[in-house]
Amino acid sequence: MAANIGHPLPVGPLIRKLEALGPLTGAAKAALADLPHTIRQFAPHEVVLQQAAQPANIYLLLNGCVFRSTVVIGGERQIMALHVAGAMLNLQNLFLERMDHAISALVPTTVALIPRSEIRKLFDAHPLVAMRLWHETFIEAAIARKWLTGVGRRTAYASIAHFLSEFVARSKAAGMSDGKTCEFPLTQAELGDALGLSVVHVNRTLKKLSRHGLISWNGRSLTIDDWARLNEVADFDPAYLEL
Amino acid sequence: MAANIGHPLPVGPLIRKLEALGPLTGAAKAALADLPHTIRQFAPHEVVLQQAAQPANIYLLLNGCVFRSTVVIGGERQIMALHVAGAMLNLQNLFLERMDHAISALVPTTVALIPRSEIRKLFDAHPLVAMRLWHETFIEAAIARKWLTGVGRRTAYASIAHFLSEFVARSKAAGMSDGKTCEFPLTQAELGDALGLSVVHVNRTLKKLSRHGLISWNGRSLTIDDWARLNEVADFDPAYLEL
DNA sequence: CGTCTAATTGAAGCATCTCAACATGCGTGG
DNA sequence: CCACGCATGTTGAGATGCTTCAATTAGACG
Repeated sequence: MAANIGHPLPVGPLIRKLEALGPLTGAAKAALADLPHTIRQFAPHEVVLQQAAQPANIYLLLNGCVFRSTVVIGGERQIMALHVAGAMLNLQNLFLERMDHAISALVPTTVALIPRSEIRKLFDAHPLVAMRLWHETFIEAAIARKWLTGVGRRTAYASIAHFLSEFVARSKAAGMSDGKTCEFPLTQAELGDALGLSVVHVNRTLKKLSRHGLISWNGRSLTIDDWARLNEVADFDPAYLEL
Repeated sequence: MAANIGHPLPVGPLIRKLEALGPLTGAAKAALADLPHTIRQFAPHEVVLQQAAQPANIYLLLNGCVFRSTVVIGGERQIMALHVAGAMLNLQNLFLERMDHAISALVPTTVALIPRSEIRKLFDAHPLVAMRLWHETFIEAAIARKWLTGVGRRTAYASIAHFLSEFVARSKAAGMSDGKTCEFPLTQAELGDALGLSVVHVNRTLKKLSRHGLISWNGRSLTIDDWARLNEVADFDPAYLEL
């Protein structure tokens, strides 16, 4: 892998995300942009990092959308998180050798590969950057807890309603939606994998949400027709997203 | 709150945990033991930190066992993690103001309350300690992902088998079990809350595991009678616990 | 135009839930 | 020391949410 020294890393989304948590020094931001790296593209459904991989690089999501998943014995899949531009996908590999799950692209996606040693150096020079990323780690943990609660303790109807609410809320925060309509890159099968449901039941439940006038789902785009009632059945409170 | 300056903090379990991940300097260990703190005791089922609390202190678990949970609309509860001695219970509150979940004691439990500012000072002076704790954060995230997979994609039979396997394995690692028998502090109702199952079904499934000769459950103590078969139905691989 | 993936629908089965009753053990007050 | 209350565990019966299997339709794309 040839490092792209001299081509600054497009760290816009990352820095926006980190500065939402607290200020960064100009030097820290410059150091981020100066990180040596390689750019890679992934097609929809392509695997970015395989389960049990031992990556030598940290992957920064520059563009697109990915999800985390594991495969269980029966071949079933559990999706555990979604990420958009600005996310460090495998910061854990600074400390842990192996991926305990896989990361896959949902849409055409661009990633920067940064050597682990460079990240460590940056953290030594700018501990504040490390703190902001640690902060981000805790927010992701909180989202994961919500996810777990949804899977374990909600009916399919409420679970799907919650997922859609959160997705549109996050799209809006990322400037990819007006808060009512947005592109929805998951298939019904993937939605089922995210929530622990069968495709068939996902389909029926979406129909029901649609029939009740809460959402519209035409192909790849999703519209929330009745935020108030959707939030009610979903028990959705956007506060925890820290948007 | 009066800080117990002069009474060293019993950091044995914490340091054992951190040094399992990599060495610490003597100065760092001394700084940990020198942290000002207050000791508090909790009875079984007592709430250590309430959901939505805004704690000014970081809670270090010195002794006992606690769990994390949230309450959903219907009054149902989802348990999301267990912790034993040496765990920093709310390190997230260095960055986030509110608890997004509750922490409760399972058994008689001792906790040290350490002012957030003191932890921050320690991190500034000993960045390596911060790195070890961050490392620990990622391990907990991996455990949470396993938990999620279990709730979403396993039958009750496999899910309970996995939970029991993990519990005994961790007890053994903490020196509280010989690997076959251990105290099991959860009620069947709590086990149900952890796995998203009703009490009734937990009971029946435990009976079935027992009838099949995999475990014995007499009141508060649990025995694994057939590790090989239990691991098989549980699809349990202790590697990810990093023990 | 044929092929592939995603969405849709029906029918039958089972895992799990709810409701309800009862048993067991333990702590506490009388 | 007994009696009571309360939390936990146990079991039965019936309801249902969700799954599986199977077949069909609708779009997307070379």
